[in-house]
Amino acid sequence: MSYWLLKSEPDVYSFDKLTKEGKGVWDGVRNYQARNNLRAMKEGDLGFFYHSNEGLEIVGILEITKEAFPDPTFEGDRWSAIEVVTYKPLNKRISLEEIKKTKGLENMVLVKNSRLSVQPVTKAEWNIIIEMSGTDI
DNA sequence: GCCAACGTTGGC
DNA sequence: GCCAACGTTGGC
Repeated sequence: MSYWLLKSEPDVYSFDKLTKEGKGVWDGVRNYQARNNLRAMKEGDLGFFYHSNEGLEIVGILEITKEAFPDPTFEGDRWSAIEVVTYKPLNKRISLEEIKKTKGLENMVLVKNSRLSVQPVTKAEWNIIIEMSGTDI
């Protein structure tokens, strides 16, 4: 079981939208590092849904329901997509600002490499954020 | 809206 | 295969 963090601009695709639609295809990733992370995901893995540009906070949890397949928005198999569903929203959203201030989270990829749109989260980081957010898994 | 950080492209 | 030029992302 691995943990992830996926970023989206809420203008383009928000956690609310995913929740309304039930499930979503995470496509359009055009970065190799991010793609490799998509390909490493297993069905049943959980990920944080982070709003970039606006909000700058983790808003909820999603679950990977289908492992990597060729990105339908691209001809060929160079890029990959996955399928996700809303797992549950966080009771309390966790902002980037808080993350930067929290011991144990200062080395998160989100902080160290803010441009990577699909990134791994360690179990320790995951647990801290879940705890802070007061969310029951 | 600016700009730093990073990735990609293409000429040599 | 190097690296300058350019494009994109995302925090501020």
